[in-house]
Amino acid sequence: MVSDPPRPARARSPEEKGQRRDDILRAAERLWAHTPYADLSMNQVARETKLAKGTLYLYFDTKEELFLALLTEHLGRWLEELTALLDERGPKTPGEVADVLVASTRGHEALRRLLILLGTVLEHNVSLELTLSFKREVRTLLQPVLDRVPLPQGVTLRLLMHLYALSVGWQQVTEEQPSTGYLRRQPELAFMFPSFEKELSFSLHAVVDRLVAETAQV
Amino acid sequence: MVSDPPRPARARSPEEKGQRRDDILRAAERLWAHTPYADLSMNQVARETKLAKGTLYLYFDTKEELFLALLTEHLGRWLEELTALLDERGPKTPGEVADVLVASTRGHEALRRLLILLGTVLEHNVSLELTLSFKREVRTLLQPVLDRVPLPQGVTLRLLMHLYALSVGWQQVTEEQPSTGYLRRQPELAFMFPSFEKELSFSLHAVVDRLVAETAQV
Amino acid sequence: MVSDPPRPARARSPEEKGQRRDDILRAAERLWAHTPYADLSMNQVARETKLAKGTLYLYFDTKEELFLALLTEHLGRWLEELTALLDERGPKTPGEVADVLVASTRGHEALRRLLILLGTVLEHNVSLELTLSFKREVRTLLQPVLDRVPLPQGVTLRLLMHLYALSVGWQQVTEEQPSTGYLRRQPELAFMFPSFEKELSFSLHAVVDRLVAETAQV
Amino acid sequence: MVSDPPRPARARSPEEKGQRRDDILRAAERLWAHTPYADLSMNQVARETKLAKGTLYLYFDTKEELFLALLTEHLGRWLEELTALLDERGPKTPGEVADVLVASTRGHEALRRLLILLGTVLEHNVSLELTLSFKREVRTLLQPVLDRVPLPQGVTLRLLMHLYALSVGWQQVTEEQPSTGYLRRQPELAFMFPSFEKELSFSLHAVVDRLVAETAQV
DNA sequence: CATGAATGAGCCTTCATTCAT
DNA sequence: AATGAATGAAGGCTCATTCAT
Repeated sequence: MVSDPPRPARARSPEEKGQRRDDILRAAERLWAHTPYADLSMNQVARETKLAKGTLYLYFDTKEELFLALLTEHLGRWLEELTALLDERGPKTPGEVADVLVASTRGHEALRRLLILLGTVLEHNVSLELTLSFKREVRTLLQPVLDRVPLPQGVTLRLLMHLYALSVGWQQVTEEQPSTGYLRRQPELAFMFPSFEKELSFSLHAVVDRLVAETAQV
Repeated sequence: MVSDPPRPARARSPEEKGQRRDDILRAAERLWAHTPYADLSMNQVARETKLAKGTLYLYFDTKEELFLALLTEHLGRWLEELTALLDERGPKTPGEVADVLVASTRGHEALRRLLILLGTVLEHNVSLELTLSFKREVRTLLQPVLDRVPLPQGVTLRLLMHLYALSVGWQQVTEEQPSTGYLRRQPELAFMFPSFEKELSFSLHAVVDRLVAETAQV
Repeated sequence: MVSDPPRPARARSPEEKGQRRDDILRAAERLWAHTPYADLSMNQVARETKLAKGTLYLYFDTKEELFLALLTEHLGRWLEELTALLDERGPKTPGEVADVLVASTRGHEALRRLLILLGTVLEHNVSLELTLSFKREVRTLLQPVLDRVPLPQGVTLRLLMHLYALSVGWQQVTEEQPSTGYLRRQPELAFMFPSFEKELSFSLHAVVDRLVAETAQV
Repeated sequence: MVSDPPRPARARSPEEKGQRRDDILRAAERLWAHTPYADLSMNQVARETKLAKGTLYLYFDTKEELFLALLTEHLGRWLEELTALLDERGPKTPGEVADVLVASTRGHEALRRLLILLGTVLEHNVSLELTLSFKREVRTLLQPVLDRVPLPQGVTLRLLMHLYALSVGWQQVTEEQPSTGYLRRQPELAFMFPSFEKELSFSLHAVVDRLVAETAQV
């Protein structure tokens, strides 16, 4: 029996409140790892956080907002990792940049699934204001990456959008179904089960090459 | 007073039953054109078809199955168009093939949105059997295309999977939100609103080129 | 142990549906007799009717609509009684009319409490259309009474509005509180606990007299 | 930048505590002017008072108590005005008294709406003790009026109860609904929209006359 | 005295699906 | 085959009140 992690009874200071908010996001994250959005109720999140349902709404106005915050977080974390990777590997050629980008997506399936949500569900019960501020924040978070990629900023932005589309697209295509094991083993259907990373890498390199070719040309 | 479209009170013969099934799909299609899946109830479909709710369940076991059938249909239609286009234009170079593929996606937003559903919602409340038969059917539908693309069959299959991922990915990224007008006009956010067809074309050509290069190399 | 009253499993014919609707209204009525609106949940109504919660919403779009329907019913019943009373007693003098009106209010506390609701809660979650049709229906229901009161129609309508205001007013003032017994027995507070019928009668006669005097004068 | 109105950080002396209590009542009053009871949350009152939610409960045990206090206040103010009016106009005839009473109701819609609450909501979550003390206080507040009306005290008390019932009744009947504009303009429904003051005056005069007649008779 | 985070029962309503007719 | 009334679990969310700080 594991005792509950110590947590102040009431989050009083801004730090504690941030911590509480974080607790909620962590709980949502744990559930999100293996539960589709529609099956994931605020009730569950509350139980997982060991908070009352109403308390959730002290920190997030709606379910959508909660998940938008989760997305923002994951996006931030990924961009941090990407930045670190760029610093570490100091990619000089476009191909190296592509490699780094692909490498950075590892272990971020949760993020990819959240990105799918973004277009599908989020931004529906969310105010225009929040959408705007989300997009602005994303733009800000992108800057360190832009500063480190040895390509013109506009090109890098376009490249990142391609990465976004490709990640989401390949995520959808390769998404693990409850019991696809049997299907996978049918030879004539094998082509329907590509490897996420392999194909992402393939297409991203293709895009980078073309982007570079086009840039050079101009 | 307009009389209802002639329809047998009861569908007895297989033809009539097929017709009834088709009526339902047509109704679902009309609604799907401007309604997200979550907002689209079986009740609405029933009303639109002018059938009772229960009747729907004589033709489709679940809501998911209905939409899976709709997806199959759209897929079929698109592949027909693509086949016709391939016959008509007789593309010889890979670049021409890419052009034809891109062209074939025009007017098929509904299909793209259904493909997003496929990974997100469909195949959840659907039996393994049905999933299998769906995938097999897709494989079959693909054959005429494979026969017409001047590339090795395996390469074409892979290319089609790339097209799938790219369509879905760019669809998500460029999906029109209720009121993105304002956001779109923010210059620093402009990069977030690319054109579906332009970017799809760009990345598909890139992928085709690379696919060809790799194939040649081997 | 009382066996459940026989009720068709499904209300199929219009009559049965009317019956089912009636069942719900009867249940709501029973609860309403001793429960304030705010404490009376749709859940309770469902339990009392022995129907599922969702079923209620097949017959009434909102809680408010249900109670508006209940009010309409009670109003109808009261007006029927009033009509019968007018026929029976054939009041000739205004004073006799007042007596009949007062007599007609006996046993209609539920109606009075519903009328209080009307201004307070109902007509809030109710469409303008429904409000309009409610008011029109009331106007229609009034006609038999207008036809039987030996006063000009305009005067009778005004009189009925006075009856409305007086009933509601005295209802509020004399409303039985959970445990007012003790208070009632304080002599210096006795004036705060008048008798509904006595005071209603008093003021209604006063109003009738004045109405007649004014009418004669013109 | 506007500095907050000066208010001690903590109310220590009885005066300060009375002041704090008053602040809360003022805030509730402002909100009450245009918000129905059900839509008026303690949260709003707290925000409007610029106090924390919990602080409200140091001064009032429940929401109902708060509004009962507000009612007491309004009642007190109205009775002061009425007293002043009685002094000023020195009404001699019962008709003049009625005129003064009607005149005194002007600008007191908030009070009338609170009186409706009294029967409907208040006195529910309120202790018997508080109810008793409220009623006693009302009795006390009434005395100055009783001393100035040229009628036997018992008659005046009864008259005041009639005024209470009539005010509440006509308030309910004439209460302005969100968008009754359209309904009001339907000629056959016009009788449903009488004027508060006109009808109150009419019925109060009627009652006064009868009260006098009855008194004389005895 | 003041705070405001936390509570949690409870609200109304929705909707895919079932099944008696 | 067709109907549509009935189901009932589940949903997101509110808010008066409490209590640790």
